[in-house]
Amino acid sequence: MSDSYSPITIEKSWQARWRESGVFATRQTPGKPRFFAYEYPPFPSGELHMGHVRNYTIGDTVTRYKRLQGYNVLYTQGFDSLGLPVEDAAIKVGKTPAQWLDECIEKMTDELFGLGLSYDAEKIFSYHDPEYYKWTQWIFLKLFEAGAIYRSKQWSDWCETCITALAFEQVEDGRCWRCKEQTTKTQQEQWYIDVHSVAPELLDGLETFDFPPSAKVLQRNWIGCLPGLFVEFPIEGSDTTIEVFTTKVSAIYGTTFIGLAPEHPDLPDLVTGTPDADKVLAALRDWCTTPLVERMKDPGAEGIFLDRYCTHPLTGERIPLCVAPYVQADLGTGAILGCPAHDTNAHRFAVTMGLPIKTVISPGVPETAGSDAVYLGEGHLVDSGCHSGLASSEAETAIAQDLIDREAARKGETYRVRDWCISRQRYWSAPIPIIHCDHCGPVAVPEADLPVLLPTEGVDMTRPGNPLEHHERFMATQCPACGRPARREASTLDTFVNSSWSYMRNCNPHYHDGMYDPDAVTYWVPCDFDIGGTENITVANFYFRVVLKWLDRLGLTPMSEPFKSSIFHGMVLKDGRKMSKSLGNVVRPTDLIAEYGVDSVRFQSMWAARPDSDYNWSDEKAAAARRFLTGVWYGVLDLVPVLGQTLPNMDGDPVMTNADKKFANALHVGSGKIQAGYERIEFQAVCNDLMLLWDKLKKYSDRVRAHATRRNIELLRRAVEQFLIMLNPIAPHLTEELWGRLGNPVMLAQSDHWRDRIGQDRTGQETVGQERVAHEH
RNA sequence: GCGGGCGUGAUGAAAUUGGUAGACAUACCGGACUUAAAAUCCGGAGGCCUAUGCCGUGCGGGUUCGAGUCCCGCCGCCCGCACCA
Repeated sequence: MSDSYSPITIEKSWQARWRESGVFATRQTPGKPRFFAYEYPPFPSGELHMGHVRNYTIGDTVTRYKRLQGYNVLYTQGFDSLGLPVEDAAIKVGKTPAQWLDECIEKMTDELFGLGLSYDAEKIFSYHDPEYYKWTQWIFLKLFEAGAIYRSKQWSDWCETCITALAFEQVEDGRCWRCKEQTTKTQQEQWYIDVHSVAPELLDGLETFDFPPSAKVLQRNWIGCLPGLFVEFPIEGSDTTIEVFTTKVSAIYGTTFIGLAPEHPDLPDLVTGTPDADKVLAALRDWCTTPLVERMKDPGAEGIFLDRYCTHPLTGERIPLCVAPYVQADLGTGAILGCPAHDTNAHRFAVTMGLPIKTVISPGVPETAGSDAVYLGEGHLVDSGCHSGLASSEAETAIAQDLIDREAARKGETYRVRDWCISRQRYWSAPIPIIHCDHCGPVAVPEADLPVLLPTEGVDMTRPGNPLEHHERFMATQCPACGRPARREASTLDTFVNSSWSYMRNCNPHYHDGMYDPDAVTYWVPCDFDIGGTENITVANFYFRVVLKWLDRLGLTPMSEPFKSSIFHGMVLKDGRKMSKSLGNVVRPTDLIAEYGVDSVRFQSMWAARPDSDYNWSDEKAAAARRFLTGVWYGVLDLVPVLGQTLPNMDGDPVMTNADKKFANALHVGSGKIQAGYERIEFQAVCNDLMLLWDKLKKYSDRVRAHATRRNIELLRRAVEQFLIMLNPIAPHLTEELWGRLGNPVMLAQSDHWRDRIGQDRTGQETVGQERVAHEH
């Protein structure tokens, strides 16, 4: 091999050697700490983008560092090959998803390994493999049996363009997360995962793992626990009640109406028989189909008097029932206490509807008392029967107790989070394993009949709507309960259901006797480290947790949180803007690799910014990275003969000159800083410190060249080797090659050289995540 | 409105955790080598000033022998949630 630096030659050769030698095969050897790094799966578009390069280089760097530290590492990948994005991409090029995927996954796999990623190739799998989605369906059945999955005709978000239902979280500002078109709402049978019931665990669990503070807060707000009181209002002329939820019961004497969400399930009954029933129902329909964001734009919008009344549980007053469009069905009970004097929305609504406004909490300041303004603060109660005069904070507990004693109320909390709508009226995902029978209703597919295969032949994708519905061979079946002819459920699972348990499958994707290999999962999960973009870390992570909370409750998993530690990476920008085809500023990783070599691209990606901040792609910086690595290449090669010489052991050798001592110290301090940088996932600092150390190393090597002694050659050799070990996680190919040229027989990828030659990480058995938690407190 | 993050050169950013602010790098300027350019190497550089010096980590206070770092109060930017019962 020639001595000029040719990244492509070196990189291809080392990638092949790593693969052939199987150094990245997962090991569960006893007596070693473990490290499982999870990366959110790539959508198999067939071509990497800069975001992938950044994401996966971070993951790879971490795992290579951990291997060098003597950890058993699990690092592999699964392809997110089911779901709407794949189906749409295939339609665009006029292929079936299956045809399209074959090519793309192959190409994508090559590109991933081309980045030098140290994946365990044997463990790579795809979500559209029936061996995988069989178990996704199995999870569905388990949750269905337990009541965690239910079918409901409640109003759900709907995208006309994608022709499918959407989860609440997949609607962004009234628009579909995929096509960005305005969404609407429909009332069709859809499948839901009960998130409400596991909300307390989801909230508590947040405290147990290391998560970026912003993401933690986001999920906490998202779950949104509101403690309060459920109060029953008896309906006049009926033996039923309306239940409202309130967080401010101290204002209950100021109730002048009860506001019902247009979706409120009792409304049809309340309206039936009234003269305007048809008109009212039409109006309700109108509100129900409008996306929530639209409806909430004007909370003071006119509602409807129902001409029905309920009775105030404390005063016995007649309180009118109204439909208030600003009231949300999924929050609390979908019915609210209308206290216009002490609630902004109720006030606006009361003004529009001409309802009375009754002040019951007085701030005790004369000029504000009696004014028309809404008073939201504390004060003392007025006009509140036997509770008048109490401070509002005292009244909160006193009135609650009073109502509870009268059996008119119960304490509780409501969660802002919505149950997760998981059914999609689209073709390319795991079919929901349910059979609809005219006699038995929806019946679970027996476990033995799994997987319910997604047909890949005879699918007509040109017709609008769900192609599965028109696929007779798929649809026609028998009822597992009564044996009569029946129809399959044509909806498929939301893409996040597919990925929700992928990290368990990563441990052993070839396991046949269950959804996961229990030995492997007990050993590896929860994952020590998880890296993704912001959406992964917030949205996907949340869904993963929901599914796991249920599996844990059902005793199906040995853990209750998927990850010990998550971090997110920023975006890669070009000229300060997001890379996009429409702006024409897309930088293609394959071009960069051809120009600079993988190691330089990796180095530049890690060096450009700390992982969590955005950075601007810059050619100058890539060139600088290349220059640095080129310098290392020639620098180390030049030293090979120097380090290889054997000098006689001369008694006259000074023990250690000042220069030796100074350099030895610089090496020690530098290594410590570099190690700390790796531990804290601050790779930018690692790169800077590596460059600094290299500079010192080069200067010292000139000194050694001028006056070589056994001792300083020994020190220099140690320094060069340490330097290569420390640079290895970021620039693995170059360092392997140089390491070999120095005569080291055992590959860098093959052994725990770091622990051997430099020292153990300060945290010992602890993981990165735990260390970060420890720093926080 | 609520919550979270962040403010240091032209730029990405360092600062041994309270001890010489701006390491290292990019861009920039100058020099060397070249017929020339590129590459490479060497040197310069926070601001003000002729200079001794003075001022400098968003702004204003405070604690301290000493503050980018700790405390209080403002200002500005980014992100998330939202008329939440």
